Amino acid sequence: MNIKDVAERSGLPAKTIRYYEEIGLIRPLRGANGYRAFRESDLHKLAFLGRARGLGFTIEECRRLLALYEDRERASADVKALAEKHLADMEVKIAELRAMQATLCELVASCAGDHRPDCPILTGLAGAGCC
Amino acid sequence: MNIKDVAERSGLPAKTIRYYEEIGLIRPLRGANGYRAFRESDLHKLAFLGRARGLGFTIEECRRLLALYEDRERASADVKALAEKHLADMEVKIAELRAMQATLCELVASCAGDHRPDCPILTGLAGAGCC
DNA sequence: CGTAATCCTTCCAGTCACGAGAAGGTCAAG
DNA sequence: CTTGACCTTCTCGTGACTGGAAGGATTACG
Repeated sequence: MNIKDVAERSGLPAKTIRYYEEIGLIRPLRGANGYRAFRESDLHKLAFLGRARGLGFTIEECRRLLALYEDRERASADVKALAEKHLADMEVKIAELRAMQATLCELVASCAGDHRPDCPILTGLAGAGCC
Repeated sequence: MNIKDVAERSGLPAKTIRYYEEIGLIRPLRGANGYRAFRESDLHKLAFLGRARGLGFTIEECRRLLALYEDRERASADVKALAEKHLADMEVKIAELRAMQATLCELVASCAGDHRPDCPILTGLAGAGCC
């Protein structure tokens, strides 16, 4: 398989696939013409990577997941720990976003949003001193 | 004021302040020795920027907010529109994170997490085809 | 057989918002 | 006069790609 085929079948852009090879996530063979020659196993790995990335795992987490995936002796506890760590990270990010959202939401609510220049959003950002 | 003073009083690292000057968000004066000489107005802008960034606005959004802040003829509607756009962006991001979280949460729940190699998280990532 | 379109390759630069660290100038205290 | 704390500019690195250029390979068509 050439890169365009795996790109279509894995759903990843060709650029991304080249990048994944560059950083050592996959190691496709090479044909006599220099073209990458992907095996089914490469395609599986790429699909795996696509899904892991889609769930928000970082590249380095994906690397570890892939290593566990290939290790027939792995303990599922290791995988679970990684996933739970990631869940916790997401929880933190969501909480941060919600906090920002709540603050900004209040400011927006108190802003008339008309042609006049008075704007509680700007004064809020300028002073933070509420009350 | 030298950079360390504004850094302390604005809560921003000195590096960040230099960066903000480089990209034109602030324009502090310069002393004869080449040191930046910050006015109170620079300090105010930096504090403003710090809070806007803290609410998740991008640098370019901050630039526009700062322009509106300095424009005594602004319409509060413009500010509100910007803020509402940002609120919508955050909403999208939160939704994405929650979707990932939900999916991963299910996988984690179905994983025994023991010493055995069988792991629904990995098979989920590998196949996506559930059922 | 020629050629045009579509592949493929590598390499370089850019993104965003800084942070790390180096090399060197300036200033205040002892 | 030296020490230490400041300040300056400079370059490089981050994460995870994306865009584009320059050039070679293959395939389709006439």
